Amino acid sequence: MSQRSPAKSLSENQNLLSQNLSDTLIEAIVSGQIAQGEKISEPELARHYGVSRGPLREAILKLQGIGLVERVPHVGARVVQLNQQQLLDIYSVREALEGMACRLAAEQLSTIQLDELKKLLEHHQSYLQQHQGKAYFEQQGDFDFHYLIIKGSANQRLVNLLCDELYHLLRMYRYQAAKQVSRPERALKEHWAIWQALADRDGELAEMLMRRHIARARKAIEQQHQTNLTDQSLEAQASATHIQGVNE
Amino acid sequence: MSQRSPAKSLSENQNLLSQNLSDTLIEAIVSGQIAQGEKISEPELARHYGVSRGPLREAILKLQGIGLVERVPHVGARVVQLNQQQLLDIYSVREALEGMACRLAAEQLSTIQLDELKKLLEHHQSYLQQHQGKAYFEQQGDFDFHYLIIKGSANQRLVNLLCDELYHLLRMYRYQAAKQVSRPERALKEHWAIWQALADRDGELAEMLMRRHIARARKAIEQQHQTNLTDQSLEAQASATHIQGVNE
DNA sequence: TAAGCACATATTGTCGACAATTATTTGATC
DNA sequence: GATCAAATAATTGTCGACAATATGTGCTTA
Repeated sequence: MSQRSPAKSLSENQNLLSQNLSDTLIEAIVSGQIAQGEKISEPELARHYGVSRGPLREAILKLQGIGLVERVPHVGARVVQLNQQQLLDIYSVREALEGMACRLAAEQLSTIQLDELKKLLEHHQSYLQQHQGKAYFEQQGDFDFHYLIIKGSANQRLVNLLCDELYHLLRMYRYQAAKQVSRPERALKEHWAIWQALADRDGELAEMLMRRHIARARKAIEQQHQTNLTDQSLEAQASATHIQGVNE
Repeated sequence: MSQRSPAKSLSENQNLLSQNLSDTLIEAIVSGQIAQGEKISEPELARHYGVSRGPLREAILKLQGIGLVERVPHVGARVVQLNQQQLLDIYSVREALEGMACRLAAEQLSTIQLDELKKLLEHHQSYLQQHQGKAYFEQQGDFDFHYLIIKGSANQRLVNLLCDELYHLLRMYRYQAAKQVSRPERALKEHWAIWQALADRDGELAEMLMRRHIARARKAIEQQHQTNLTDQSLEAQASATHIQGVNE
C-alpha cells in the first residue's frame, strides 16, 4: 500500500461510521490509492482510519457486494483486478441494462427532464468546440448523460444496479486504465441521436441506439486490447532480440 | 414472527458462521417463515440461532446487498415488501439481462450443454403430458431452464446478477404470491422455440424470443394485478352495500 | 539442495460488553 | 379524554479481546 491519504480519518462524518467508511474505501479504490489486486488488511486499515475492525468489516462486506473486492474465507479481501474479459462482461451487462433504461426513459421522461438532457448536450457541444475535447467531458460528462437517462427510467432496481453497483467498477476502470481511445465527437453525435429518439418517445429506437452506443465502446476496448497484445508481443520480440544481441 | 423452525441452530455448518447464517436467513425469508415487511430483530434472531450479533449483522448486510431486506440507520432491518411495481421492475431487468444472456449463450453453449437443455425440455414435456402440468415444473423446472442458459452465457457478472441477486427475490415472490396464472404448455412451447434458436446459433433471435417470453410473464402479472384490483373494488362495493343494507 | 514437517506469527472469525440512538411507557397538563 | 414531555426500556452501532485458521520461518531429512 503506497502512502494512503494522510489519515483524513473520521472524515466528514455525520454519523454511521461504517457508511462513511465504505464511501471512503470506494474512493480510495477507485482512485487507485489502494491498487487493484492489493490485499486489504483489516488491522492495518482499522488503524489507519482510526476505527475498530467491526465497522471496517461491514464496509468491506459492502464493497464485496458492489464487486470492488473479493473475499476468501479465513484469508481475507483483495481489491478486484479487472482483466479485459471482466471489463467486456461489464459492458455486455451495461448494454442490456442501459438499453432497457433508455427504452423505459422514452416513455417516462418528463418534458422538463428532456430539456435538462438537451441543455447538458448543448453544454457538452460548446465545451467540445472550445476545448477540443478535453478529458473532463469524456468522463464526467458522459456519466452525467447516462445517469440522467437511467434515473429517468423510473425503474428503481435498474437505477440501483447501474448507479450503485456497476458505476464504481466503471469509474475504477476509467480512472486507472490506460487512456482509452475516445472519440468525443462521435460519442456526442450518438448522444444527440439518442436524445432525439427519447424526445420522439420512440423507446424501441432509443434502446437500439443506446445499445449500439455502448456496444461500440465495448468494441473499442476489444480492439485496444488486441493492439496492446500486439504491442506487447512486438516489445517482447524486440527485447528478446536485444538480449540475444547482448549474449552474442 | 410466527414460530421459526425449531432452532436448527448451527445447521449443517462446515465452517464460516455468517455464511451459513445468510443462507439460512435467505431460506427463512423466501419460504415466508419471516414474513414480508417483518422487522428483523438482531437480539431475537441471534438468540434463536445461537450466535452472536456479529455474524448475524454480516448476514443481514449480505441480505441487504441481495435486496431481500432494507435497513434504516439506528432503526433496523426489515424484510422487503414486494409491491406490484417492484415486481414489474424486476421483470424488466430480467428481460434485459436474460435476453442478453440468451444472445451470448447462443454463441457460447457447447453441444453438450445444448443436449442437456434438450433433455431437460423433453423431460418437462413428458412430465407435463403425464401430470397435466403440476406446480413443480412451473417453478423449479422453469428455473432450471433459465439457469442453464444464464450459466451458458459465460458472462460471470451476468450470472451473479441473475442467479445470486435477483433469483432469491423471484423465488420469494413465486413462493408467496397468490398463484399466478400459469400456462405451462405455452411456456414450454416458448422454451422449445428458444432452444431451437440457440441450437441454430442465432443469438439475435434467441434474445428476442427470451425477451418476449419474459415480457409475456410480466404482462400476465400486470393483468392479474388489474384483475385483483377489480375483484377488490367489487368486493369493497359488495361489502359497502352489505353494510348499508344492515344499517337500514 | 530440495522437500516436508513443526513451530511461531499474523490475520480472520466470533464473542460479550458498552455507548449512542430510537421506541415505548409513564405522567402531567390542558 | 387527549396531547405533549420526560424518563425508561430496548435496539442498533462500536469497541476490545479471545479463538480458529492461515501464513511464514527454520529445522530436519532424503
